Amino acid sequence: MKADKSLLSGSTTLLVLSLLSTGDKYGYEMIAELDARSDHTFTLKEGTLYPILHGLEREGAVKSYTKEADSGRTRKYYRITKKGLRALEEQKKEWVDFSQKVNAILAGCAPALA
Amino acid sequence: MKADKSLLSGSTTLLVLSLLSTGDKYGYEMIAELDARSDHTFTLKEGTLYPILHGLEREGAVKSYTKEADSGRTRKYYRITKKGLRALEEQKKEWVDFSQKVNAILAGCAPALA
DNA sequence: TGACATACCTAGAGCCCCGAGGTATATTAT
DNA sequence: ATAATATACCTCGGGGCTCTAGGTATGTCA
Repeated sequence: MKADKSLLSGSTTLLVLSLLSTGDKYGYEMIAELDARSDHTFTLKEGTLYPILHGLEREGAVKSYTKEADSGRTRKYYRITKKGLRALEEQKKEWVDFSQKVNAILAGCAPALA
Repeated sequence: MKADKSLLSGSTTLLVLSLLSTGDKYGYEMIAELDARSDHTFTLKEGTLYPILHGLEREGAVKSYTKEADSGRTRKYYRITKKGLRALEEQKKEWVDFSQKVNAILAGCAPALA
């Protein structure tokens, strides 16, 4: 399976990088945004997201900084790096390729039963 | 993530059921066919496929029978059941929903860097 | 007859996501 | 005032899925 393996579970990473490509965000915000924009299909758990963000930072795909909100609460924002943008483009290509191939296989299967 | 979880890794099951919906096949054959029809993107390993087939049979989604090939070699064929066809339709719907939502998120992200 | 392809199988490792729990602060309700 | 809730971060361990690696057996070809 190779690259697709990292796509299947990596689809989470793909989605996170995609979100960050439109602007800096903090963890809790990403969870809410993904949930809303996917109509409650991608409801990432904190136990999933935070380790992913830490991993992305370790790889240099994102950089984090803390900022105080108006409320006084401290948040940890993530910004996507050039390396992260390149990874995003790469993973987007892989996703498109993967999904098209799944669809091709499905198209060849028997039609829906009545 | 719920249903999507079973989609991500479950895409393999979806592909297998899809193959079987067009006719009975044996394990080795499915691996070769998936590999060919996906242009070497879905190169399932035997250690992946056989446990899946056993699981599908346990669930009643497929039934197996042995048949001797012209070569004299004995093969284990799998036939999809009505229950399997229903599962296929269900998983197809989930896949379509999932992929459309991923695409929707991706469409909202920043355009490719030059 | 030895090498290779076919054809099946399983056990264990690894990876990814989630559940569950922990900490801390701001807001809201009582 | 204070209790409950929402926000916001974190980590550990379990479970599920795939692969690696190994095994067995038979047919084909050199």
